[in-house]
Amino acid sequence: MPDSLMSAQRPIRKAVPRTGERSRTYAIPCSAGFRDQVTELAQQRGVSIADLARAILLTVPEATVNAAPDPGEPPAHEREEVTLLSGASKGRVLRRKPRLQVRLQPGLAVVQLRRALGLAVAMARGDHVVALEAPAARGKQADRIKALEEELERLRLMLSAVAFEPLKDGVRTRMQALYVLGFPADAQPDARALKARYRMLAMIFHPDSPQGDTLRMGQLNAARDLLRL
DNA sequence: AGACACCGAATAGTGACTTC
DNA sequence: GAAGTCACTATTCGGTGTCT
Repeated sequence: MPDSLMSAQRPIRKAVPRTGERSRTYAIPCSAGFRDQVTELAQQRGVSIADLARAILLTVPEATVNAAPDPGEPPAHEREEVTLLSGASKGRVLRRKPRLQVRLQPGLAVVQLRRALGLAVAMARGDHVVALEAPAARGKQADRIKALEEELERLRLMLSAVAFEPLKDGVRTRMQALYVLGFPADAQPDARALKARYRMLAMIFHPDSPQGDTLRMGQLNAARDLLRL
């Protein structure tokens, strides 16, 4: 499909604020077959060819893009004729390589773009599944998550072991208030120690916390009121 | 409604290569 | 070496969507 026919169905575009860097046009030499596949995919998805390339470059690790097969330059015999429609050279016929033309941020390589588009086509066909992160990194992260989950479970167990057992009839006496705050029945903690203990336990049992417990929080508050903290 | 931003297509300009 | 061809990049153009 020559360039002149490629404006038939324009995809819907959104205005995106400028990033400060002017985009540039990339002419990507490729076989006509590959160009048609890419164009068809873009039309199917309702995006531009530049969007396809951008999506791959943003989501797929660079190493994966670089390792993807290059769809390659067009074969030597494959050339298309383009007639200049205006300007000083109006009517002049150019024989040139079939190509895709996209406008993207500067600093990209044509081969990189062709590989990215090839990857997009392969992924759309289901021929290629891309891991968004390198397997090694993914494995490491999974190990870390597992270790953290185990640690969290240990902490939960420890907490449940040391947390006070809620009183059946609530907090009515000073002794019960001391029990709820984790002091021995005969302890004589001063107001400062009592306040500090209340705050620490409230932080743990507050309903908004991950270990929140309304019953225990209610009894903590009752103990605070009874001891007039 | 008009300004703005983006897009792909079209074209100009230029340099490398080929042919005579 | 001059002229022609080819292929590339840069720029321009017209169309379209978004924002104010």
